[in-house]
Amino acid sequence: MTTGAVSPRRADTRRNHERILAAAAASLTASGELAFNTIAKAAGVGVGTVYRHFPTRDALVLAVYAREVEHLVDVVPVLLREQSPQDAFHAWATDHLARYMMTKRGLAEALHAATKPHEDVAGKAYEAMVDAMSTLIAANVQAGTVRPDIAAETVLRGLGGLFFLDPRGDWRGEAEALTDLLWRGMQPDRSEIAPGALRGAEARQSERSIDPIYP
Amino acid sequence: MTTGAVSPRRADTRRNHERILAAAAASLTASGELAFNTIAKAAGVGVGTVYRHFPTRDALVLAVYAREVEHLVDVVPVLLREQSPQDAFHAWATDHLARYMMTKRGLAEALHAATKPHEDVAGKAYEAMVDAMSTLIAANVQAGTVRPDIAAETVLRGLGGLFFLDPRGDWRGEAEALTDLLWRGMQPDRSEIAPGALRGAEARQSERSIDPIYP
Amino acid sequence: MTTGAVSPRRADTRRNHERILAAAAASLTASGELAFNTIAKAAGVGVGTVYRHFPTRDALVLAVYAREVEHLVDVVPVLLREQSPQDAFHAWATDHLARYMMTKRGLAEALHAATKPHEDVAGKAYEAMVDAMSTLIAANVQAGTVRPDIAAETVLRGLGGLFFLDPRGDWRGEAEALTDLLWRGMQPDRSEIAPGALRGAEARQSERSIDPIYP
Amino acid sequence: MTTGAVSPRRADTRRNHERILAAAAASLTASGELAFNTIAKAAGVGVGTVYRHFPTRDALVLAVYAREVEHLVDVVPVLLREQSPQDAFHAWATDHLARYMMTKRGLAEALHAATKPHEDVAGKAYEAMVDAMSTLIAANVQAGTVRPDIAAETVLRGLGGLFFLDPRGDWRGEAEALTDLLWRGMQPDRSEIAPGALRGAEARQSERSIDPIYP
DNA sequence: CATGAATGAGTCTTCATTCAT
DNA sequence: AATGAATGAAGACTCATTCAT
Repeated sequence: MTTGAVSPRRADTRRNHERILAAAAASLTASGELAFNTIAKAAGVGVGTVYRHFPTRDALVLAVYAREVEHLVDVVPVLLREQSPQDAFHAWATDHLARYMMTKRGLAEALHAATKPHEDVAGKAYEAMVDAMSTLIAANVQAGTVRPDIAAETVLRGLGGLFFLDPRGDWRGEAEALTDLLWRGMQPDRSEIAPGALRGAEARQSERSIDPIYP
Repeated sequence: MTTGAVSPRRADTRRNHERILAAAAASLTASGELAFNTIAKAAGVGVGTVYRHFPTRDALVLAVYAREVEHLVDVVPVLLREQSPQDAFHAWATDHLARYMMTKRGLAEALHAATKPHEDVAGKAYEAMVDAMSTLIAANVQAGTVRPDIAAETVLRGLGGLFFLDPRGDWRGEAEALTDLLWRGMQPDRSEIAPGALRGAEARQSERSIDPIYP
Repeated sequence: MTTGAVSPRRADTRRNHERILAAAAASLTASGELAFNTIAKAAGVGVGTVYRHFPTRDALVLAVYAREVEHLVDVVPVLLREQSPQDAFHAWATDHLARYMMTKRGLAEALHAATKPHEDVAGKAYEAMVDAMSTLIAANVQAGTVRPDIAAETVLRGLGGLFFLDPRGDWRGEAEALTDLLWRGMQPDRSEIAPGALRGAEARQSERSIDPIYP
Repeated sequence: MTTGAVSPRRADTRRNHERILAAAAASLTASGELAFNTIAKAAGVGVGTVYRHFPTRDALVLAVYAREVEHLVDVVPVLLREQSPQDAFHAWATDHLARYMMTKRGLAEALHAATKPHEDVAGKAYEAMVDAMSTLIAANVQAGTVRPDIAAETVLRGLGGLFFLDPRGDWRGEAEALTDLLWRGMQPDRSEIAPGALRGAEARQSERSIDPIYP
C-alpha cells in the first residue's frame, strides 16, 4: 500500500505534466511567448502531449499562473506566523509579490483579465490573491496598524504597479517605496490610534521617518 | 520662403503619417493587435509606406503612445490653473489617467517598457508622464498638501494599478479608492503640517474624514 | 461443448467489433470523417482496439460498406418474391439504391475504387452489387421485359448517378426519372417482343406512355 | 495601345495565377489531394501567394473545376457544327465527358456539390453543364432523334456514372455501353418516329444492332 | 516616395500509429 | 486483448519583411 502501487505510466504522465508546466512558466517568464511547439521541445515531449494535457492555450496559461498564485498565497500564513502583521505585509509585498509581478508579467495580465471574480479560472486566481491580501489586512486591522475600511482589492491594485518595475534596476528600493506609500495610506489617522502603536512599522517603513517625540 | 511653399508631396506624406498613426491607435485600442498589413489597409496605404514611416513595430507603437501621453501631459497645466493642487491631482488621476490606462493599454506598456529613462522613445513618454506627475506633486508640496520627499515615479507606479480596472465595472469608484489611498500616503505627517492646510483635500478625500474641530 | 461455451472474452471481442463498426458507420454517414481516435471514443474502446479489429483505414471502411451492401443485396430476393420483375427493379433502384447512394456516399466511392472485381474487399462489395443487379436483370429478361444483352455493370453505373442526388430536394422524383430513363434503354426493341409484354411496366413507368394500339 | 502597356508585375501575377491553377489541377487529378503547401511548391511560389490568389480551399477547387467545365461546355457547339446531333451527343458523352469524369474527379464533385443551381460558383459550373446537355438534347429533339420530354439533368446524372470508370480498363467500351443505354432510353417511341430516322444512330450505337435485312 | 505582390519562416492543430502497461 | 498516453509528421494559416515597378 505504498505510493509505488501507482502505475509507472501514471507517474510518467504526471512528470510530463510537470515538465510542460515548467517549460511554459520559463517561456512565459523569459519572453512572454507561449508557442506550443516550443514548449513541447523544451519539455522534451511531443506537441501532441502538450495538447493532451492542456487543450487550449488558456488552459496552459492558467495552469501556470494558478501554480504561482498558489505559492504566493501559501506564503501568507507563514509570514504572519513568523513576524508582526505589518512586517508580514511589507515582506509579502516587497519580497514575494514584487518578484512575481516583475518576472511573470502574465500574473499581472491574469489580474487584469479577471477582475470579474468567480467568472473563470483567472477569476479564481484573482480571488485567491485578494484573499491573501485580505488576510494580511485583517491581521493588521487587528493589530491596529491599518484602518478597518481598507479594501484588499484597492491595495492589490496599487501594488499592481510593481508590475512596472525593471528587474535590472533597483527594483527592491522602488518596491519598498511603493509599498511604503501605500502603507502610509492604509494607516489609521494619527489622532485615532494609540500613541506608539506605529513605532515599529514607522521605523522600518522609512529611514526618513521623523520620530514624533512627545515630551 | 513661407511655410506655404511646402511641396504637396510633403503634405501627402504628413497626411499618411497621421492616417497610419490613427489606424494603429484604433487597432491597438480595439484589439491590441498590430499587424502591419492590417494597419496599412486600414490607413489606405501600402505596407511599404507604413514601413517607411515606422521602420520597426516599436517605432509605431511608441509613436502611438507618445501621442497619447502628450494628451495626458498637456492637460496638467490646465488642471492646475483651474483648481486647487489637490483637486488637480485627483482629477488627473481619476479622470484622465484612469481612462487612458483602461482604454489604451499601450499606455501601461509604455510605463512598463520604459523605466530606463532617456533611453529611447518609450523613455521619453515615461519621462513626460513623470514630469506631469512631478508638476502636480510640486504644486501640492507648495500648498503643503503633500510631503516633499515623494517621488513622482513611485506615485505613478501606484497609479499604474489603474491599468487593472475593468471598464465595464465601477471603475470610477475604484479609481477614486486607489487615488485616495495613495493620496493619504503622500500627505505630510499630521504633526508637521500647518493646521488647516489639509482642510480642502481632507474634505474631498473622504467622507469619513475626522473633523478637526478646534475651539 | 455447445455454442454457449464461447468464452466471455470472445463475446466481448465480438461486441467491440460491432460497436466499432456502428460508430464508424455513423461517423461516415454524418460527416464523411473517419478519425480512428474519434471512432474509438464513440465506440467506447481504446484506439488500440480499433486497430486490432481493423488494421487499416480501408479495412474499416470496407467493413462498413460491406455491411451496407449486404443489406442492399439481401433485399433483392425479397423484392422479387413480392412483386413483378420490373417493379422489383424499380423499387430496388429508387427505394433502396438511391437512399444508400445519397446517405452513404462512401458506397459510391467503394463502387468507384473497386471496378476491378476480385481484386480486394472493395471488389467483393462491387461484385455483390453487380450480382444483385444481375439477378434483377435476369428476372426481367426471363419475363421478356429487358433485353438479354444488358450488362449489369452498365446499368449499375448509370444508377451511379443517383450519387449526385440532393437529399434535401426532390430526390425521389429524380431517382425515378433516372431509373425510367435507364429502364427504357434496357427494354427489348418493340418489334422483337411479344405484343403486350410491356404493358404493365410501361403503364407504371411513365404516365406519358403512349399505348400503341394496333387495329 | 498595345498589350505591352500592361505592367510586368501584372503579367507576373497573372502567370502565378495560371501556375497555381495548373498545379492544383494536376494534384487534384493525380491524387485528389489539395495541400496548399504542396500546390505552392509545385507552382514554384510561396504559400502566401497561393492564399492571396485563392483565399480558401473552395475558391481554388472551384477555379479548377470552372476551368474544366468551361472546356467541356465550349466543345459542344463545335461538335454540333461538325456532325449530326446524335453523333455529337455520343461524342460529347464518350469522348469528352467520360474523359473528364475519370481524370478530374473534381468535376464529378462539382456535379454533386451543386445540384442547387444558381447558388454559388459550384452551381454555375453545374448549370453550365446542364446547359451544354440541353443544347445537345435540343438539337436531337429537333432532328427527331430524342423525345422532347427528356430533362438534361436526368441524362447528366445518368452519365455521372462515367465517374466510376476505371481509366486503366476498357473505359471506352464501357462509356459507350452506358451512353448507348441512356441513348436508347432517350429515343422517341418507335411508332412515333419516321421510319429511317434512327438509322445512323442505331448503326453507330451498337455493333449488336439487329441486322436490318432488306430484301 | 508609394505600392502591394511575393515570400517563407514560424505557429497552430490534427491524427495516424506505436507501444508500454 | 484492451487501453490510452505519447509521438511527430503533415498540412493549414498568418504575418513580418522585401523589392520590383
